[in-house]
Order: sequence, then structure tokens, then C-alpha cells
Amino acid sequence: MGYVCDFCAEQRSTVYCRSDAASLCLSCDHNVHSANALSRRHSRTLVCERCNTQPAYVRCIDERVSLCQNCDWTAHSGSDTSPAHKRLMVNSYSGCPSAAELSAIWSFLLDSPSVGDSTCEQGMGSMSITDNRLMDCEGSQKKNDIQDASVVLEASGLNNMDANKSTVWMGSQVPLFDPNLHKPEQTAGSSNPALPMVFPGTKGPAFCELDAFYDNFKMDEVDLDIKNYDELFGAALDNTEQLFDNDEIDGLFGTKDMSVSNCQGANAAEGSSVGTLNVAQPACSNAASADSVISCWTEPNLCFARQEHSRPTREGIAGDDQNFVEPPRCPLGPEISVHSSSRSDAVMRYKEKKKTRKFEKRVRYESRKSRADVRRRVKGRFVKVGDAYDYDPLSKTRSC
DNA sequence: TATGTTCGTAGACCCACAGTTACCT
DNA sequence: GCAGGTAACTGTGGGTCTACGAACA
Repeated sequence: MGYVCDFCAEQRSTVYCRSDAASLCLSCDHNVHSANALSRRHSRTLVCERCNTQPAYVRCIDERVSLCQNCDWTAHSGSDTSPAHKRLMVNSYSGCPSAAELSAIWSFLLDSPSVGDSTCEQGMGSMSITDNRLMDCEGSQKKNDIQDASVVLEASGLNNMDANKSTVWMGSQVPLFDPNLHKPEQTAGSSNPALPMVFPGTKGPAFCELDAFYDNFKMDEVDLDIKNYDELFGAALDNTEQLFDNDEIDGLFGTKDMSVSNCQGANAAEGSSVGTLNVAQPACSNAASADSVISCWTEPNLCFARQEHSRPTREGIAGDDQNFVEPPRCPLGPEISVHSSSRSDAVMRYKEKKKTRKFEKRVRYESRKSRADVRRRVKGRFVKVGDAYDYDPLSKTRSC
């Protein structure tokens, strides 16, 4: 990873894809992420213009650079003057946005001197993404690939939003979640309250990411009941368990009153608030930026895949696996305003999955199983060889 | 609000019999 | 101690039955 696109190795990298862990130029970004429905779900954001290896999550207005949290901390926590810099959350996007939509998402780039002469601008211009294509993305996968819609929603949300008014802050404390913004009716300028909220610095409309989250959360492979998380993950997820324990579904989808204040309470032991996440230096030094923390939730594979191999105790997080990012205690806060239809779909999928879930039954003797599989039965009971039967597993027929 | 009925779900049970285990000679 | 014989026990899957809780009148 570096200054050049990881894909073509020619153009300057402009955006960062967490799912691919790659920095791409806009042209390659389009080519790569328009390949299929899954790749369109990848959430991308600007690449940090300082280290060029991490996804940017803030835009320093004064310095006109996009920074990852690490570089942001380095730049704005040390000196006396830089903390006063105005910064904007860098929005991420997914789907196949047009150049105009990208401009809307990152409006601050338009007045950036580094853009006009960069491949970024050229990339935007060279992108052959049309609005029709975008609509195709939406239309053809209206149900299955709702994240494509995030491009439209996110951009429209921003169009209606005064960027400077939305989330400008100063100092080293980064308000990832503004409790005032969590209210569903306050979608930061959105005229449609039904639209999912757009949270600067997080990934698009909450429900899109959550949908993927829910999908990945169905861990039939390990036969997980959510209530078993505590057993499996121990104290590392103790607070997370609080979110889920009351009611698996409602806990997951936030229909219970999971207010920000509750989350803060759950995080009290951690010594950091959620409403204004204190970006502690250790987290930065550990490469566990708030941005990556968010991606941890929105990209569950990243987290749980690791958890499959190692129990994520706090010690383990800090020591054994430096790359492991502990799931945040309550980043679901703003995202609990999941669209009702999305929620019902998710609930339906969950119930369906739960219904068909096979509680792991270990077959100790394969020979017995294979024999039982071919044994004839009467009303489910085994019968002697030669006796009348009503069910033959081999022929799937009934003799009487 | 209390009671009775209906419905859905989860879990126990049954069957034959090959393989395993424990015990005896 | 080793080998062989015997009895008791185990564990397989699909259908059925029963208990229980939720929903409704």
C-alpha cells in the first residue's frame, strides 16, 4: 500500500476499501466495485493523505488534508494551535456513485488544491458511471443489495446538509456520535424521516451496514446462540452481551430502548464515553482507530473470524493479537434506527435461520449413523429386517 | 382481570441392531 | 497374562406423543 493504486499500480490512490484492504484510484475503484453485488457493498472512503495506508476519517479544513485517526491524533493532539483546526468527518460510500455524487459526498475536495491536478479529479471525470447505472444497481437488487441505495441516500443526505454545519468540531476529542443526531427525526437535514440517518465518519445509512451485519451474525457454523456470547467470549463482550441478552432480536435491532445514555452507562467501566468517544492515544498507537472500530462492527467477519481462532480477552487484544480490534461497546447507538422493513426482513431471516438451525449433534459412530440412515421404519421406529415398514429411507417410499 | 380454549414449539420417547465394553472361563 | 465367549450397554434417525407457553375469545 502506498501512494499508488494497489490495483493498477499507476494512478495515485484516492480511496481506501476496508473490505479489500486496498488503496485504489477512482477508476479502479469503480472497475473493482462494480463487478458484482457483493463488491458493490464494500464501503470505501478517502485514503489518508498523510500515511497513505489507512482510511481517512476526518478532513482537516485548515490543512486541507484527509487524515486517518492516527495521523489526526498526531497532527491535532500535540501542538497548541492545531487542535483548533476545523475538521469534518469523512463520509464513506458504497455502490457505484457517479462523479457528481462523489463530489457531493466529499464536497470539501472541490476546494482542495490537491484535487484539481490529481488523478482524483481525473478519475472522477473519467468514471463512466452514469446515473442510470446507479439506478440499475438499485433497481435490479432492490431487496438483496439495498446497500447500493446507500449511495443515493448518503449523497442526498449530504446534499441537504450543510457540511460545515453538520459535524465540525475542534480539539482532539472526536464526537463520533452526537446524541442529538441519534434521534430518528433529526436526520441532519434530511427531509424524509424515513430515510436512514447518515452519520459522518461511519458508513452510510445504518441499515445497510447492519443488514450485512445481521447476515454475518447468523453463526450457524459455530452454532452460536447469542446468549452464549458471554461463555464464548467472556468478559471481552460483557457489555455487548448486555445489549443482546434481553432479547436477541430486539437487542440486535435496537427496538428496545438502547439510548445513548444506556450505552454510556455500559461503557462506564471502560472509562470512555460514547457520546463523545475519547480517542485515546493507546488506541491509536495500537492501530485501533475509531474508524477501524466502526469497521469492526460493520465488517463483522473481521472481528468474529479472529474470535474463532482466539478468545478475545482484553489481554489478548492488547498483547497477542495487535491487530485485533475489540468490538466497541455501543456503536450501535446511532444505527438502531434501522428501517422498519429492513428490520422485519432481518427478523424474518433470523427466525428462518433459527428454525432450520441444527443444534449440533455429534455423531460419534458413523457406522451406526449410516446403518440408521438406511434402516426401515414404522412410524419412525426401527423395524426388524423383513417386517412390514411404512418408510424406507433408501426408496423414500412407504409400503403401506 | 380471570378463565378456558386453541395453537405452536421443544423435547422425550420408541424402535432394531451393529458395535463397544465389561466380565467370566 | 492372554485369548475366546457372552451379556449388557450404546447410539443411530424419523415419527409420535406430551408438556408448556403464548395468543385469543
